[in-house]
Amino acid sequence: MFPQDLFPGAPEPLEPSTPAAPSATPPLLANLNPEQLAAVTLPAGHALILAGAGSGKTRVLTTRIAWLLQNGYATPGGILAVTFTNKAAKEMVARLSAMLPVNVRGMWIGTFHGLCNRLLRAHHKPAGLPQSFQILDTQDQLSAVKRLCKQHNVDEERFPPKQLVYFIAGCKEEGMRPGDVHAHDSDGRKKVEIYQLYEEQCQREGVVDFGELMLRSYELLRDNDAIREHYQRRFAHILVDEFQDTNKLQYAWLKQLAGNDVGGRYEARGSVIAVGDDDQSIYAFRGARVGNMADFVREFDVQQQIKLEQNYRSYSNILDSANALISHNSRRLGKNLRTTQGPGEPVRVYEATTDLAEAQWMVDEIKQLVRSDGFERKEIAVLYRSNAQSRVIESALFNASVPYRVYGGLRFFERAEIKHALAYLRLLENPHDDTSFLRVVNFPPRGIGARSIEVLQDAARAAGCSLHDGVSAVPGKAGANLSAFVAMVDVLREQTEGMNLRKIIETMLQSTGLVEHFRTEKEGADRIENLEELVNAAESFVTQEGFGRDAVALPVDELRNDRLTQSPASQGLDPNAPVTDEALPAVAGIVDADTGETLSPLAAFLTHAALEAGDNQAQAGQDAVQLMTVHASKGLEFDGVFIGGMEEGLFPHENSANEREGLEEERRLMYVAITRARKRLYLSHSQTRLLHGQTRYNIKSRFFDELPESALKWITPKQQGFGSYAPNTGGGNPFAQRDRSGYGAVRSEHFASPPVPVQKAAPSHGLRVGLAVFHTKFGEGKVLALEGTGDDARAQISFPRHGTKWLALSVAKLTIVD
DNA sequence: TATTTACGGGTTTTT
DNA sequence: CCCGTAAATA
Repeated sequence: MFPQDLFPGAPEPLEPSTPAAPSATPPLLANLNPEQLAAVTLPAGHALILAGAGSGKTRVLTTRIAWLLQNGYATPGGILAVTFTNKAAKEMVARLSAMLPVNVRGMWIGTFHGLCNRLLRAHHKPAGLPQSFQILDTQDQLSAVKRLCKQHNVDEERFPPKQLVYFIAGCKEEGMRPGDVHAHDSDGRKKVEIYQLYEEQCQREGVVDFGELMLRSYELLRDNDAIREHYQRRFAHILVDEFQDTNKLQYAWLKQLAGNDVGGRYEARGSVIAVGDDDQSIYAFRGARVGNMADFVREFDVQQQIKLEQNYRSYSNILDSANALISHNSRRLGKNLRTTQGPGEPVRVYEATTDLAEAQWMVDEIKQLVRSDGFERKEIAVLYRSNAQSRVIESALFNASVPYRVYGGLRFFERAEIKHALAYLRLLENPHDDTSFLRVVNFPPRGIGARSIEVLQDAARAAGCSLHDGVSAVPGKAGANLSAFVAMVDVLREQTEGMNLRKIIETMLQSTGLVEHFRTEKEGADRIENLEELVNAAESFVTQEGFGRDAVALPVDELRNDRLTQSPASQGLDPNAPVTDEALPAVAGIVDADTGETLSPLAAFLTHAALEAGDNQAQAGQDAVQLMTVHASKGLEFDGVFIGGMEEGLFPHENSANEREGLEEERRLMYVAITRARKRLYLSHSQTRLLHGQTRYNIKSRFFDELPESALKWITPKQQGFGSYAPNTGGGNPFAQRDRSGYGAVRSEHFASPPVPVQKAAPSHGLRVGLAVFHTKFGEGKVLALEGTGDDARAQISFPRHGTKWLALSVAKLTIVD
């Protein structure tokens, strides 16, 4: 089929000479639904694809690329596909190469940061960076800021380094350099000043943080016409995944690649296809702007919008629940998932008395799912809003001997021993990387204490040089120790010259004494194992990961052809010259545009380690129940899903519940969680929960009120009079008392009484659990529990502002709110 | 320098 | 309550 057949009124087809369709049905397009087909075969031009959960988004993206290539509408070199995670990028590459025999190397498929890194390596000179600049991860960034604060006597009480890191990252995400930030007060000015100092420090040391990768390459494109135009010409087809998660800077970066803003008029060169789902935008807290979707439609004058609403994942009870919930959000782009599958099982809802009981119930259900219903354990996920919730669930699973796996936590390249090893390797590449220097100068211990380091830092600062170069200025024994360290690293650098990566790392591990040090340590065995794993990681990076292959496979001549410097004429940058595959830079390997040289294997590996911190899931492969936060579950799917802790204050989280924006993001989060489930969905909440060492009394989440009762099945024994109120059928005030009839089984023997006092019969004060009350000091609240009679009567009341309190009714001034 | 104690902070997080 | 970091001590 041709695009124009699908869209009679659509713009011009890609090329006037669109070839006739092959006689046989193109296998590429087989089994696509009409919307997917339309998206895959969109004519040239900008388009927005609203892709609902489970609608085959990745398939559409990859098929689109394959279709473009197969029909000659694009060359591999003309494609830029950008994602947020390495996982998504890898999946795209894998699926693409399964679809057609294509030179994946020639395409720019990667994460925003990965592609930025590539741009900056290729054009490090105009970008103002050394060719082997190192990348700071968040840990490194924090220690760099701490070091800066100490050096400039910044009061760390008033300006917590963590907050400064947050501030700096936030500025960069907004595209702001220190000069662009408007400070309102003296504290603000101080922060900007520190930002400035931090930038200078990074520049001096030849390091960039994640934000800098984005911002620096954005500026490179913005300020360098030749480079920008080259890439604009080159990337005729730009595809962006998870567009709802882009921040301001990422969108600006895309605009630089897509075309020029000429006096308010926007001249786009390539065609941009943005794929996203505003209902799954859950990263506003870290700068993502859903508004980029609307901006994109406006600024790019998007004519084509396609909604993928056919869901291939879940039964309709699950989907209906998701649709009903998300319909409570305002300002949506509008989308409703549908499925051809039947209703399936109802969504099961459970009310536990304690978090412990909730976890135990989950374990019991999981065991039954596995035993009686044929679910695989790895197809069952337990999702929670915050990591703190995993503990109880873990221990319940552990005690029941159910294998489980927790996502999150330290990733491979973030482990301390690995960071130490990497720091040594970085010093081989760049001796002036002070962050790395400080990390290992006394690790393993070699008699260089805080005192010596202080002296060295003063000396280096006075001389305006790096710590490495400042060592000679330190007198005495301290100086000797420091010199010995520097000499060791310098000798190692010479020694490893010309070695292959594996050998470099092995030599380093030996001569720095890292392995030896852990051999004598109590829990050193694991660490040594990890260091051995580092050697393996390096080995497989060289052989498969693409570096070696890309760097070697391309003839040097080809590289020279597309060298790119600031003199466009001599570099084949004539804007009118045809862009062919041959004229394109080798992209998968990192190539210096000036010299055509590729990055050294070590430098490439260090980049890899910084940009891809590795898997953070333990013991992969085992058939284990999956535990993770709702955020971490995005993009995944499971046969059975448990969402625990569905309580006010937890989900929606108390910190988000105040503003509407926050609450709507929580709702989207819940939407994401629900749509993970294929067959079976369980929701649960607990009356009490141990949090921060205190028992908290929570009422159930308002989100229950936003789910269709027809899709739910309450499997909890009815708990008379405590912490529970019925879900209503409409919207309205969730704190209002409601009709409790019509659902819930009779109290079951299986369950102990709630651990908190249950309301006695015929109270004289007129309060009931669930009633909304007003307190002169604490404002409006909700009655959670009651106990005692007469003058001893007390009520536990949850106030949105002041938390949960027990109040003596004879004293407290309470009125019942209707 | 290594070990102990005190303290603070505790949504969500990829790169 | 439970973690990681920072100061305090042997």
